[in-house]
Amino acid sequence: MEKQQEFNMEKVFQPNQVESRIYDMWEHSGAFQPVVDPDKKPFVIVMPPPNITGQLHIGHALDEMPQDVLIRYHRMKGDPTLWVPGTDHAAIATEVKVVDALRKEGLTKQQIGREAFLERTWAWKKEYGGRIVRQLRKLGVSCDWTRERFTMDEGLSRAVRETFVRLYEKGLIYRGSRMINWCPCCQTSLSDAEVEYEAKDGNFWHILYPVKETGELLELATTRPETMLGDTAVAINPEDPRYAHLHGCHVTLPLVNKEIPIVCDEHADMEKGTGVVKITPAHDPNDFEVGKRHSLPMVRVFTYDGYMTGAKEAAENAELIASGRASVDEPTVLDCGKYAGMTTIDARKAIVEDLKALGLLKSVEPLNHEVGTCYRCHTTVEPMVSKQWFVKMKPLAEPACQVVYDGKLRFIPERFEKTYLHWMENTRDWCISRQLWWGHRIPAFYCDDCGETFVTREDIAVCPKCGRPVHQDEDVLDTWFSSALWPFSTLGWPEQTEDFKYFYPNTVLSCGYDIIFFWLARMVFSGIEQTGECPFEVALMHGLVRDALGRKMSKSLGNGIDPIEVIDKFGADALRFSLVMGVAPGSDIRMSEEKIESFRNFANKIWNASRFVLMNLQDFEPRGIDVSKLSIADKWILTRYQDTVRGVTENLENYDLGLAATKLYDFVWSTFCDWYIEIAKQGLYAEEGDAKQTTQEVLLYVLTGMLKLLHPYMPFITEEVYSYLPNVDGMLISARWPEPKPEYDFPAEGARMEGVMEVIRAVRNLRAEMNVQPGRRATLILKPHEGWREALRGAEGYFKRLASASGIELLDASAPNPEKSASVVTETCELYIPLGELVDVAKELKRLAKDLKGLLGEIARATGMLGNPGFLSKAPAHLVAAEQEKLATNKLLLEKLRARIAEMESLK
RNA sequence: GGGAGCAUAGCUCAGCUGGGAGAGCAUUUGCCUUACAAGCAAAGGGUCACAGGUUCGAGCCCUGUUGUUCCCACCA
Repeated sequence: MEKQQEFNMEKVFQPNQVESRIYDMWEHSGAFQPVVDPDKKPFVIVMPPPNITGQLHIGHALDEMPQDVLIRYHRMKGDPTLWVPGTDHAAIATEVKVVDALRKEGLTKQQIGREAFLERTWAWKKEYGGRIVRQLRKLGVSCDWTRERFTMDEGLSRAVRETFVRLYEKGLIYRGSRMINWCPCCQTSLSDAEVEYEAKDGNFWHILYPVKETGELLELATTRPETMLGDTAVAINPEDPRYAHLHGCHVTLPLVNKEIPIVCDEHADMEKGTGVVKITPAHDPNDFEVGKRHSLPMVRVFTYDGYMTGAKEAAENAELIASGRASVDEPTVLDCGKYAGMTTIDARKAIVEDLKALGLLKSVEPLNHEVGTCYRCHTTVEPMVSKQWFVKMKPLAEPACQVVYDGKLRFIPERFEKTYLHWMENTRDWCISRQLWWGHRIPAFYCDDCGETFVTREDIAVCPKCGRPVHQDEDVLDTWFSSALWPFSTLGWPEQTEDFKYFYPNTVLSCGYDIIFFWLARMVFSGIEQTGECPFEVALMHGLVRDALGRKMSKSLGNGIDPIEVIDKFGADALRFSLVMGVAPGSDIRMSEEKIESFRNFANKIWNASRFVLMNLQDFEPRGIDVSKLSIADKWILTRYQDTVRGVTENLENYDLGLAATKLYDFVWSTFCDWYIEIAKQGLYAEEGDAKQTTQEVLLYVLTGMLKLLHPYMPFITEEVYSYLPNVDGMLISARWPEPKPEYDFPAEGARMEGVMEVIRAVRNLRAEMNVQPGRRATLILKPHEGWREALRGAEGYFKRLASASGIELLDASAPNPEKSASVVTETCELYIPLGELVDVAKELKRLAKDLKGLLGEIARATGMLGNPGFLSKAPAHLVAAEQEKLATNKLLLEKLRARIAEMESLK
């Protein structure tokens, strides 16, 4: 048996000595590449691409786990299985980092120019982009690295361009001046999804605007007084009786001294404040709509970097308008005079002071309200009217909802379907242009001369219409525009590649619920629009990792768990298991080192159980299990194992990964290690040959299967142990998933063994209560209930080994009871342990009284149920029968227990 | 303002189609028993948030209440 490597198996499993070796072996053997079989339906997942800026954090680990478990399971099942990895260029996140690096050298991106900046960013990508994929390997992810992609690869860029052009040609992408979210810090527009709302303390300033016609002072309230310079109207509700006399009147805008109209609009809510609202179409999304309805002029008073506009900006704007290059839907720019050049924050203070001086500030009311902030830098976003590119959402959203209505896309857990649909049904047009350099440049070209716009698959240098030079749009696309294509762009689309044809649509998409809008939703509508098919069948959602106190992990709190550190300390398998066991789909999980440590212990348990089995296979020649030779315990463990295979397989098919893991943990530790291994020693150390051989067969069979079931969760340790097993012929453990059909199923013997185990537990319990040292062996005297004599007789060895018994003695029911015994009535027998002077009659009586109470409770419960006509007539027959049987046995046990109590009483 | 999740042992959480309340950690007790002290054996500990309802039967289904977390939304 040269296969069995000598027991260099240490007493303690040392993951860091095997993990990288095993990973390299997997990767180089091509084990992660799918075996294409046109007759089989493939199982496909594309990995959510981590940002190239990123370092592996615990959130990534959680993200990969469900995917790797499913991928490994399906690979073992024999499905052609593909897991596509890759990274995301992360336009804004990366650009910010490179700009930061430049700043440290005293440079700005404008100084070095676009080309040099991109060169630097590519270099940066080369340096750091590899880091995260190396770190991913430490987790044991079994993705196909030969198919690794990057969102700015040539192929993927082509997919982006093709998509853009197609959408443009269909009128689903347009350019226009719209209200957008502007981050004054990142200096770019943001999509609605990129705005995070945070509660901030502010004020509600009540301001008075004089009415020109009547001379009265109209009170209105605002949270943003600095925008008032850009007011072009004041709105009242047409139904509001308080202001009916003001219809058609005007107010004089304080500070600016400009006359602006009072308009009637539904937007003015009679219930809110004074029912009067100032209208700043260029700086408020609502007011923008009101402005459109009433054809109000738009006046911009902020610069794009957060200052009040002045003469310079106003002049530039005037020139633009004069030259005819500004479109009609763009705002004019105001010279804010004394406020020009102030930051918007300073301007607010100054304006409030000036209003106060004029007696036009009625009151100030503190107010806590939700303010939009940039999801990257958390700067308050400024609503601005700006010329940007948009994706028209309505026509795309409709079919993306339909696939969910039709059940073609299923969310797990189901509740996220609502989250998704609510967003998809209400989403507004998607602003996709970003004022950045790093990313896919918008393929739009403008003629310098005739002003025509061309959106093309290939770059152009001259205007196809007038032949004059053109210039390309300066902006790049939202990074999520390219990730939206990930399920098919990674497979070669728009080319009809073999990969695309075979592996698309994908099977499962797994990601955190926090990116449903950013990513998942956009993949769905993009996939449907570009390929005609929903890009995946199942959306498996997971939650966020929190610390032991339930807080988000963050650098500033210092409560993060570094997965690399944890892997070095406890092993990747322990980390992996801690991220899935007992975790319900979609729920957040709390993570702590203690938790991971406990799974390190589990890994070690697996290791030692394997070591035990292997130690006892030294002179073993596998011949296969001979059913006729199996002991009751063998049949029991085989049955329990078979249940586990069935259960785990079913759970995995239903995406209940946490439940499957719990089952495995329980089976390995409580069932296999705590019971069967102990029992197996009986057979292994037996002189007689058959028992030993049979036990070896069973141990090997169950261990092998168990390792396979564990493999998707704990790939390293299982692969390592597997390599030591006899008869594996150098195969990888992933070669085959255990068949869930009942290969060995002995329910009757299994139940008998459970009965024996109950007696063993009772003995241990009694001895522990009486503080009997393990070394002190005692004879067990058993009075079997009907039908249990044989089973108990055959279990003598188990009692010896597991219950510190020196032997057992079986009595007839009529025989007198042994004196001075601790005793208990179990479901299989009456048990007596004659321990002479150790037996304390009073204590015994107390314990028996407790048993009696429990038994009486049980009987009362069953009697109640069976006395209920409703239960008898409506409950399933097998449940009624079971209750009847239980009641009968319990009544019998009651009789015996009472007799025993009487006997003890007499000894007092 | 709308929506969702959660509320089960001291702590963190499972509990899958309704049928006698579970695990890990922590605590207590006894054990270095020839796979494992990162271990073994045992014990204590729960009105399953509250109130109704449906049902023969509810931790689970329905309604409401309270507390808590999160998401969405243009509350000027």
